[in-house]
Amino acid sequence: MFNRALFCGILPGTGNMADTHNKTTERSPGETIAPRLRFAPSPTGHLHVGGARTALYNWLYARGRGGSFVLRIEDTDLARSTDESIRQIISSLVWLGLDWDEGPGVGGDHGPYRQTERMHIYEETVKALLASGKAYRCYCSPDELEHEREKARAAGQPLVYGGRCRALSPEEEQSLQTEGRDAVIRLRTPDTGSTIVPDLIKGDVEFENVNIGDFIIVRSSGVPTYNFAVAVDDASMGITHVIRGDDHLPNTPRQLMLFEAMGKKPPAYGHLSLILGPDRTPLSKRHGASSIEEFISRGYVREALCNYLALMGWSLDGETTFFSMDEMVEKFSLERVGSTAAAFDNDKLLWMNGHYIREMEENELAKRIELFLQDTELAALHGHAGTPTISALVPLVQEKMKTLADFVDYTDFFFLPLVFEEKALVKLEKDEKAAAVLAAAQNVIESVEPYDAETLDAALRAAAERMEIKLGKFLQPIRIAVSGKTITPGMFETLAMLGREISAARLDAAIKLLSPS
RNA sequence: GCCCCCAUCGUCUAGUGGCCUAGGACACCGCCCUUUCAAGGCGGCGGCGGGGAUUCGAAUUCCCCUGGGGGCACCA
Repeated sequence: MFNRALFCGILPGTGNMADTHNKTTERSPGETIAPRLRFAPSPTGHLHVGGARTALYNWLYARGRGGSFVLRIEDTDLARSTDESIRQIISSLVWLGLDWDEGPGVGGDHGPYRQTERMHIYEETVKALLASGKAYRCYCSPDELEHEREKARAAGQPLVYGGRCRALSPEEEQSLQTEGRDAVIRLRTPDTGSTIVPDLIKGDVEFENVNIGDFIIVRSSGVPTYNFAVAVDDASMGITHVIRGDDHLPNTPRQLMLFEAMGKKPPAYGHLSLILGPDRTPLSKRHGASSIEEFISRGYVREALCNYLALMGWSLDGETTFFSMDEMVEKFSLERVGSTAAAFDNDKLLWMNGHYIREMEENELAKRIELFLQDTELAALHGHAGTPTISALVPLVQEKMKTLADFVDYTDFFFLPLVFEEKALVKLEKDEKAAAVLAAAQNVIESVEPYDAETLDAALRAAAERMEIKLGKFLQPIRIAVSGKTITPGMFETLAMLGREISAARLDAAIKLLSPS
């Protein structure tokens, strides 16, 4: 596990690194403790691929080492957080198969798991920090702060708080208060030296303390800021490993300072490089699907998404491509996580999705399709009024499908009125032999006995041979006539599934369509 | 402006000083198979950002540059 020595002496001379009071992190020499990981999304939108990958890595690490996976909702941004987001994030996590041991819906010993419900814990910590002088009230207005930043920018200085309110006398505080000024609470941080973040993925990263400054831990509204809430929660929840996005790396020294001030041992950190769009610019809406919900609605399966996401930054050996969830759990390690930002490649995901669909048990695939079609108009049509069921159709299209949505494109003509695709119609009309082929096919279909794929196969092949037309060319007009498309499942299976009556009727309609009248 | 991270085929990556004339996968291009489309098989195209330094030897170590990304909020 992680090296305790790494965490000592981060802020020389600013107090002891006291042991945490949490039982789960106490251990005797040589004994390893069960890791506690967490995923802590802020509910300000959907779960995106980046967040999903972060959640996955935390989950894999916890599951692979007999640890716990905690879900915590970071909703201290009151203006942007919504319950709807929480609902969506949770449903995406459930869909991905990333279950949590503690958190919303399941409870746990370290709750509550929503930061807005943990205010009393933050208040208590602030009180202690204030009492010990490790934190202080600051009365500077946002305007004053902004001017300060502008000046610093002009002077080429780091944009940090100058410390005006750092050493206010009780009288000065009193007078600022009577002036009606609001106060925020800042952490007193070292002016000199540096803070080293021992990162499991990037190695030691050093930050000069002068570039950090006394940062705000409690807003004038009394709501704690992100950095503060995170540190308090990670400490009180006994989190041992924090795996999160690269964007948090500059926050980490601040959180380390907070742990120091609280006298708690910080977790080990691992920062993942961000996922970029296909053009290597930051992933955004204009890149198409980026939320898990979108991938679900486009017919992706969880196995493919998890597998693909796992490989966005992690590899076992550079050769192995497919991993079941169990294999990922078994093989995943932070040592094998790379530090280069990965660009999202839709083609590869699509290919992988097709792979998992092909590998799936027919019954399972049928279930997935059913679920996917839920609440669509098509759902009601399957298996009714003589139309084939999803399970009956699966064997015909499984090999071709790349997404669950493809099922619809390949099979809708089985239960919807025939509609010709423009391209197909043109092709049919341009084929001089189409009329003759259709007539021959009509003959076969009406007479063949029994009416099944195998018999149709033999009979149609024979007909093609008689007419001296290559099978592929012979079948194409028939394909278009019965499906309206140029691409369908195997022709014999399709005709069999469609039934003699409908096949004959559609052939008939096509023949009439072609005959000059 | 200041701070930090990153840098191997178009993309995801393997590679931790000689096993590298740099390996695999997606995509792309051929060919094969074939009932259309897929799938599958075989083959091909294609890369260590640039410059120094260390070394007998560098994709691998160090420095500089360049490029990309992140952060510097009473956002998370």
